[in-house]
Amino acid sequence: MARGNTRQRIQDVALELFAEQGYEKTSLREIAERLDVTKAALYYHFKTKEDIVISLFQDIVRPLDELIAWAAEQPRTLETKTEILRRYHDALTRAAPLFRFMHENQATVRDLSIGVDFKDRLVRLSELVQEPDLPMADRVRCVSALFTMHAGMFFLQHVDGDPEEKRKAALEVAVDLITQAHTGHA
Amino acid sequence: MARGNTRQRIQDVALELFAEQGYEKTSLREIAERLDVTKAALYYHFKTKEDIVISLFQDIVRPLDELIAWAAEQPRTLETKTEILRRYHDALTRAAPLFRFMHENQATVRDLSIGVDFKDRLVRLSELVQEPDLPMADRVRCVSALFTMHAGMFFLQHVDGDPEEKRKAALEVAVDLITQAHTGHA
Amino acid sequence: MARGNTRQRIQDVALELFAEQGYEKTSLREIAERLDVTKAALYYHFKTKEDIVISLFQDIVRPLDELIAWAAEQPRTLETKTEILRRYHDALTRAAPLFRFMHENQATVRDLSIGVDFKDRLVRLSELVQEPDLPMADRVRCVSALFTMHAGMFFLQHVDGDPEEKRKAALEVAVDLITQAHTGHA
Amino acid sequence: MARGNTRQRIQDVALELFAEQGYEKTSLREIAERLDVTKAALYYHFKTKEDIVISLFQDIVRPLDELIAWAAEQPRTLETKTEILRRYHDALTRAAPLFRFMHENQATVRDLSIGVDFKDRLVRLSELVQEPDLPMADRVRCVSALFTMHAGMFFLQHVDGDPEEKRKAALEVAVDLITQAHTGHA
DNA sequence: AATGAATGAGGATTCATTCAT
DNA sequence: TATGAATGAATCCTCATTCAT
Repeated sequence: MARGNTRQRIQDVALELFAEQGYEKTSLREIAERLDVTKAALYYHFKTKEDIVISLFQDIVRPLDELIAWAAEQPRTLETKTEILRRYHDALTRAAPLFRFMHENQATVRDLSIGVDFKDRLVRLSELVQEPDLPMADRVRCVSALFTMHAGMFFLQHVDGDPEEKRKAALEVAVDLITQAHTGHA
Repeated sequence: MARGNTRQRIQDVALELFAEQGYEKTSLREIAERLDVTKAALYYHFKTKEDIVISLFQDIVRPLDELIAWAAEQPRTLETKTEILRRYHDALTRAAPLFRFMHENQATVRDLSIGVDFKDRLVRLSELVQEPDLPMADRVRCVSALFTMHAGMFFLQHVDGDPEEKRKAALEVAVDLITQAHTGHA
Repeated sequence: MARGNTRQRIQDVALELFAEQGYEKTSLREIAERLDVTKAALYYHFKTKEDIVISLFQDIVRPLDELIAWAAEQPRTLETKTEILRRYHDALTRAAPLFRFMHENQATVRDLSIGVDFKDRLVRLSELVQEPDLPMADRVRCVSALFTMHAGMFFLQHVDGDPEEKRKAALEVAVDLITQAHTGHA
Repeated sequence: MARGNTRQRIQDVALELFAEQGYEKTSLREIAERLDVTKAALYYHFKTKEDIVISLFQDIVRPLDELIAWAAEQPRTLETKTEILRRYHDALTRAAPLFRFMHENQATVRDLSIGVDFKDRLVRLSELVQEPDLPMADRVRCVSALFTMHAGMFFLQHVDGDPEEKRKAALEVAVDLITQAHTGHA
């Protein structure tokens, strides 16, 4: 009946449920039931529950790695930094559910083996929009720029307004923040 | 053996473990073992596991409510807003582990009955540092100001530097953000 | 505050709850809460949970024993038998909740130490309304007479009609049954 | 190891234990141990403990429903009523342990979701052996007829005599009772 | 005459995982 | 490419009971 797309369908449903209810509160039974297969079927495609999450992370980590690699080769100009934010914003938008899952399940993700990897990348990324020897406040601005976009995606849900507009505004503020950090805002 | 402090001790250990490992991954058995009491003893003091968390939240919600009440009565000047941030920063610092728990277990907290309450308060607080009819970017700044302090407490752990200094810098940036929002930063 | 009547109050509440929900599904916590005392208070008055039931049974067993003793001394006439039924009917009416409890919790009562006693008394009573060497059908009639009154109290709840009238009718039928058994109904 | 008969085996053992010790005093651990499987295995076959009982009831409810349906279509003659009793007697005999369980665990069965259903059927059945507008005593006779057979199966255990003979006698008395009710026994 | 604090044993249930087919 | 059947370990929670005060 279902062809070779089962693996993909598992990932889709899993992500949906993980994002919605959290990792621990989503059981393999639940995933299987939604797909109308048995739990055992899941094990044909993934070695463990954690394996499913890991596979999901690939989708997020690869673009992130590419972004980091690209950024590392650019001159550290304001334009580059702006472009980094723009691209991160893009990744965020495209993989929104996954980021949401990450964001809301940090305690879980933290000891999920890939948790560390992800955090490292965020740190790395925040470094790439910083300047060495920046005053602390400006370093905070750079980190905050990243977080502002996260906030723009998740917390701003609870604030009224057009989602698209809110995301754009978040990007704008983020860019503003690194600009200030970059120029040593008088 | 142990006197009337058991309830408090449960809360302490619970908070510690919840913050460290997450809510779901902390079992009552674990809490009980650390305290060298039986699981049943926990149930003498708290009706359910959720009840323990709820009791913890009281410590956070009360100061927050006081802050909100106070803020609602002040004139909406920049000084007031700055003071709100300062006080929130204080609350954050004092109840750091609890905020950390909240921050890292959002998926869990969300459907923990008090989850909604807490989020509502954050929304309310972000409104109190905003101006009505602000352009979206400035509204994002206000929300971001709050989040920056969160980031200052949790994500910045992974950035080197003196914790005290980082927190102060976070507050500074937050104040800066609402200042920009307030003055309609030319 | 409460004086020497606590013991009695415990029995009252316990009987009420036992009859309503069954013995196992009624916890001492529940009883204590209803009385607004602690569980420990129950243990001041009764050694165990079973002890509470046992104490309740006294109220039923004593009248029954008196009835049996009285019956054993009477001539085995139809009048006597009728009077036995009448008196049993009385006991049943007076201690309705307790009989209801017994009736609906036989599995529990059975291994409750006094369970056997009670059953023995019923058997004894059924013998007292029989004649030795009666054909089996007539012996069934005698047992059935007893059960008819039980049915009259409990199952007939679910049949419409005035309770008083139903109970009287049950007694009437019961008397009829032993009359048939006594006279060897042609 | 064991093939497709596990579900059936669970039902068998469960019924045996439920009838012997009562529903609440029979734990799933006990059932599992008797079958030499784990508790979890029970949950593969039944969603809850209650589900096991429900499944058992199917065996009793179906024949009962058929009997009721059949009876509803017959003319309300004495022959029909007699046949109803006879068939009920059959059902009772065949599913004796189940009826015994029901009989002795009424308090439990009552709020077991199917409890109501079963009682409704008994009421319905008692109506089918009655005549409309019968005097109360005769209505009691009809109910008593049903109960006599129950008594014949359970209470009469404690009376000596051949079980087969006792059951037959119970049926005989029951028939007698509805005959009296039917003919308006002068 | 009663409470506050606790225990130990056990309850039903759920979970991720396995493996023969 | 899956399923049916099962396991072992853990979960939260409840209960009757105890005892020092």
